[in-house]
Amino acid sequence: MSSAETPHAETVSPLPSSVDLLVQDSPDSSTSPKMKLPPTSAEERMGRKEDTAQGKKQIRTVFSQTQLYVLNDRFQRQKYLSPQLMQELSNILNLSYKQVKTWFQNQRMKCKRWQKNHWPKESKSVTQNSTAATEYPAFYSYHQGHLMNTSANLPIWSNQTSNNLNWSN
DNA sequence: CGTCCCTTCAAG
DNA sequence: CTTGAAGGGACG
Repeated sequence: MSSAETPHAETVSPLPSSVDLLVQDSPDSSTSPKMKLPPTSAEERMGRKEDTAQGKKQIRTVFSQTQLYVLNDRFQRQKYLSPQLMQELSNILNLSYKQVKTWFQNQRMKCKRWQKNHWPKESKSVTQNSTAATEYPAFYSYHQGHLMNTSANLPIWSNQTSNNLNWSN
């Protein structure tokens, strides 16, 4: 046990259909002939420290494209989400609240970082070096047609655009 | 409690 | 070497 994440257990989510979203991507370029990502999207296999070594070691969780897409989309419009929003997001994406919170935090830092490395260039050549090309905000770059037709599935943000702002704890 | 920030530590 | 999720401390 010992999961410190949401005490309410994962519960499989009360939403039956929200589990599968747009699982699809893949241009599969690069060296990966077959990417396993069948039914359940999400390849989050983590938190497994069993076997050898009881000393907790960190495990780099790698989120799936589906999860990243939703998270990114939200981040673009809102840097700060209310705790409730995060929780809903987490259960939709099948992540923990803590993970979502941490993810947002990391994105904010990343954002600040590129600003510091890009904007304050003081009008001087942009071509600094080949290296240091650090990623740019390559946000919405996936997808080619439509998506998010889940208006009927996700009652979360698909409601009115921006509605209340709950700042109360 | 959450956020900021650095740092750790694992994968590419 | 870089990316990126977490751990932990500091601050409100």
